[in-house]
Amino acid sequence: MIAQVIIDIAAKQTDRIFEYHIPDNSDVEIGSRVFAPFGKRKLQGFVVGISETSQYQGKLKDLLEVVDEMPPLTSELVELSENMAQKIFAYRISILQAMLPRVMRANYRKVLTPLTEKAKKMPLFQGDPVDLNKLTDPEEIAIVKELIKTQDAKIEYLVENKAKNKTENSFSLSHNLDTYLEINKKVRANAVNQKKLLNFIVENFDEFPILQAKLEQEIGVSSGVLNSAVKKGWLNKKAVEVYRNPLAGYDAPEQKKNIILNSEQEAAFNQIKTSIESQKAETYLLEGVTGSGKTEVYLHSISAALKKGRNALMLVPEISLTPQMVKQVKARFGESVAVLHSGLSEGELYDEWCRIRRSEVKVVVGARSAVFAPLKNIGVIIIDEEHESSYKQDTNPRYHARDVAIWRSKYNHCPLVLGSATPSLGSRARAQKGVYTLLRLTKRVNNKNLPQVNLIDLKHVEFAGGQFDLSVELTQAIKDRLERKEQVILMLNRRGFANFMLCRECGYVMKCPNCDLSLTMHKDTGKMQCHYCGYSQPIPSRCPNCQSSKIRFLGIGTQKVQEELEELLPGARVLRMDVDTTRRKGSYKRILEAFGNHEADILLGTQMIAKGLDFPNVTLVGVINADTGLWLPDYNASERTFELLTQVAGRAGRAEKKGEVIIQTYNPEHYAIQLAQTQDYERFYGVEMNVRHAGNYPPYFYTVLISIASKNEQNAAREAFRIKRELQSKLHAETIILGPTPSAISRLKNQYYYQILVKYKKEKNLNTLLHHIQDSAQEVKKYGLNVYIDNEPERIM
DNA sequence: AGCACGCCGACT
DNA sequence: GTCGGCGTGCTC
Repeated sequence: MIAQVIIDIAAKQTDRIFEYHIPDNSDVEIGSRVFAPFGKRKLQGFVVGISETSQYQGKLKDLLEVVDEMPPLTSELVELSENMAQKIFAYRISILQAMLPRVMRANYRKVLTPLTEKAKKMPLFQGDPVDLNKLTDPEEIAIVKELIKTQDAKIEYLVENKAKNKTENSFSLSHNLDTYLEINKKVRANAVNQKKLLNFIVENFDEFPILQAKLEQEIGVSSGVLNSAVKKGWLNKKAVEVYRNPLAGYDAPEQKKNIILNSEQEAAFNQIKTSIESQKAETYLLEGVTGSGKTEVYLHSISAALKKGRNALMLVPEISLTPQMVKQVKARFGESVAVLHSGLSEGELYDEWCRIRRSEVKVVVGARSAVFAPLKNIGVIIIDEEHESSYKQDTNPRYHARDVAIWRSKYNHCPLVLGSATPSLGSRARAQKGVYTLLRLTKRVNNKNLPQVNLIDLKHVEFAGGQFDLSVELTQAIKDRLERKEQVILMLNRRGFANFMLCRECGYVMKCPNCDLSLTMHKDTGKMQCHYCGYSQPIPSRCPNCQSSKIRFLGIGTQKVQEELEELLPGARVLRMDVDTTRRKGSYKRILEAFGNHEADILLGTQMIAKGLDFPNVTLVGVINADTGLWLPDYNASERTFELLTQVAGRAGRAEKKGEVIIQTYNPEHYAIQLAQTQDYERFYGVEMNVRHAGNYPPYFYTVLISIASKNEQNAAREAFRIKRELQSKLHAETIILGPTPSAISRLKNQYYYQILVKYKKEKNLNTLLHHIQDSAQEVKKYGLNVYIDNEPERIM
């Protein structure tokens, strides 16, 4: 039999099938991860097909090894990868890699092994083979060359599997109870630990086998005692596989009873249920105001799928995979839930993934990449907060989880539920056209009113304190809550202290040497930092350009607001939550728990606090500056701003107490901000659709963004114009080609970026043409040019 | 990707 | 003569 293999090299020339002979004794299936000889190397690959015959003229090589017990890819995923490769301008191998946990990427090594006694004794080896990729000393390289020439050593190519199941020692008993009683009598009285062990064995005879850690803890003995017991023949030691448990820190969830749905929820759920039961691949758009109980509809849908003997896949944005959210799902579905997100270590992620692959779970909850979970027999797929741009991966492979989910819903004959309070314009438009089925939840559960939202015009307002950041009104509102022992959430979508340094003498602005961005001042670390590439340098006390001491730090960030709050409201306890304070594992959870326990009065954060948080004691939400994203040169800047404000407003007054929202802005007349005030999604949709129509933007047009990057600006520009000419000559006249223009941030990590935006309604040949451009991109790569193609980009800056 | 092969100029 | 630079083509 012959295996069709995709080899682990992401390149144009290898982006195809290579065939191998399957050795008789090996168990190769579609989806198997294999090691195979490739040239003189050994590489990892994935089996995407099996056939009887081959067209290949030469002699087929044998596969070397099947890596995993069970093929990591289901046949569904293999098929999906083929389909995606045609659509998103990524190599098949890159897509296959993206589907699996990172630890399944192979390690490659090239080592020199000594062959003769003479070579083995050389100091170079020290008993072990030498890693040639780590060898830098020219003298040693010369020795190595000589050894190969004289055949005293040879080069070996190794491929290694990093994915390891964690094992723990487990101890079982080798005798019956009476024997242990007998042994116990004979043991000397001063052998205290052995006595302890034997007593434990006698008393807990039926509990065995027991894991080492538990045994040591229960008896209070060290591993030495256990090992000598093994030597004496009292115990048997065996390594057993255990799962790394990412939820070890969570409290045991109480099983919650099913909550009764209100009539709107019931109506929505019934439609979804019908599709689940009749196994229909229908896409629903569940549009529900914040607090309307979308989550409850999701949970009912998952239950309905499980009742039918099927499984459920639920995607949530990374940011809302908070302990709160995970707990809720775990409380309902207990041990049959697997959770996948970036907060897990590689090992934990791999173990959760294994549980899914082995069909040990029924429900998968996870962020974007969980859309590739190897879950079989899916009965419903749910995407919460479907408008979130994080569902689109902005590096290769540039897939959108929603598109993948639609494909999987068709494959599994199950419904897909897209839920949001502020659906993406594209999805809402598709619902309008009947491509999706629109389900609306207009009432908040318990018939609670939406919080009161007030706009504050920063152009005509009195500021509290000496800075122009916090208005008197907002400050007073915060004071009121503090007096009433209620809590406040404040959002400022910008971290750091001040976002640029300006010299008042010469006008110098401190910029990143690698990027076209100003450096942000971080007071706590005493550094000027680039938020893109991570470059940092100490805060200057004089202008680096003219040595003047008249330097100013302008613009606000979360750090500065924190300082101001502490000054204006002495005694107020402020927790800051942004990338800087949540970098360490578990700190996210710790901050939220502290705030939940009312260890702080104010939670101040960037947009990461806008989503999913549910604190009943929060009665005031303040937006320090609503304009940070409004004027970005992106066609969806208004949509983003509306979404963000609506979401953050939803954090106020979630329980009995009435909520209030205060939004500070310099653009109170802007429709995105005005409609966020009334939280009127439907009207925003209407207005924004007109804007998009007038500007020929999605969802009226499809878009493709081509970015060209190079260290040399002229080379990037030249290639960009060449691509534009190629596009122009082959596309319809109605198709709009914008650019090339330098990207909004024209230089990042020392690369200059130029971009071309193609807007089209119908282009039959575009796909072929873009593939051609992608192929020629491979050729210009050696001149330091990188070309990226992004289908339906979320950001075009 | 990374290796071999082949062609060319430079140097013991 | 032979060493090492780079361009080209191939890997089942």
